[in-house]
Amino acid sequence: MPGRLQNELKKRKPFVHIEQEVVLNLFRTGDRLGIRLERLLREHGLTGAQYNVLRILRGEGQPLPMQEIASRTIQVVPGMTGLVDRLEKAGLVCRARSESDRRVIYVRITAAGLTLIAQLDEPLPAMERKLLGGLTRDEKAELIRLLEKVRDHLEQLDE
Amino acid sequence: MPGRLQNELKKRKPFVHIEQEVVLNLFRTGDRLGIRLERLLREHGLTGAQYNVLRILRGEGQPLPMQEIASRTIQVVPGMTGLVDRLEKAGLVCRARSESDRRVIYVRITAAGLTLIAQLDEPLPAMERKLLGGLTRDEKAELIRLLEKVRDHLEQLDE
DNA sequence: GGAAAATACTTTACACATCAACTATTGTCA
DNA sequence: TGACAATAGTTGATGTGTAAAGTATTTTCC
Repeated sequence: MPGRLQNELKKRKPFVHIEQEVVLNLFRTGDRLGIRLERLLREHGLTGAQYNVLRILRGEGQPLPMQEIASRTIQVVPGMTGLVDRLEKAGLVCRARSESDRRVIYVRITAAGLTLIAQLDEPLPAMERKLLGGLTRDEKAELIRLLEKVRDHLEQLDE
Repeated sequence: MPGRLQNELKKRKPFVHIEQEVVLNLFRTGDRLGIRLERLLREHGLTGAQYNVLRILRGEGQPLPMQEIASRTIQVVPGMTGLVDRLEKAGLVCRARSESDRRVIYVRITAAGLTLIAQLDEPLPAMERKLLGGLTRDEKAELIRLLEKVRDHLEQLDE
């Protein structure tokens, strides 16, 4: 049983390390899913990163500092600056400097931002269900468990 | 059992859809792994995308058209142009136009390119083993199976 | 009280990734 | 044959992600 990715990539030799196969499968599958989800978001004028920021702000229900937003996404702080710049220019969020600590900048979602992401509350989960339709519910749960276990171990490596 | 990602993202409400949890876990885990692998590659002056191209060319053993390389990576053709530009400028690959079909451009890995990626043949798999040390061999195999199943279903959606 | 460290954010530079539009070449077929 | 479609690759615009350096503000602590 040589594995499917191997054939897909037209590699000649079998994978020497199963770990490499895991990593490549992880990247490739994430990419394939991401492309389709980004496409849906783009129809509403948003990128994936922008949608994530708006969703986090809506979920929190109150303004959040730049760094707090960055820590909840895949992102590093420097990238957040430009991201919020674009969202602010589009009128979806606004900045406000903190009174107590003038280094901190709070980001707040605007009414226009709330309206925009509300339009995705139906189609986005529907798309996710469709994309993951190949797995049973048990398989989805098992996939989540395995991925969390990988990240748990990665965090241990940091300590 | 509320799930770990949920806590990690400091979300208030439980995930409504398990599919969303799968997608977020997939992105986040791939990102965490990618950051560490990219860091190792960068020590050798390469990015992940560049390393992939070199590895594909070495594995094939002969020059490949741009499009063929792109089809074996996560990449779209337009991005491949700039990527090969940079590799060529670094002296790691070279271009050659096909004789039979003058639209096609073949990319060949140079001796310098082979030397460079040979330096990663040891440390890269070692790093991958270390990063995935949290999973048993059976769990790695199961993770691969589930990810391949997701992609199989995605391909069916295209037909 | 004041120098030094820490923190929050921005700026800059570079490398991807995506899409749309463009050029050059080849294939189709009426 | 000759218009037209298809294909291979490039270019340009926009957005994202990383690292390194810079600025402003606050905290620490002697």
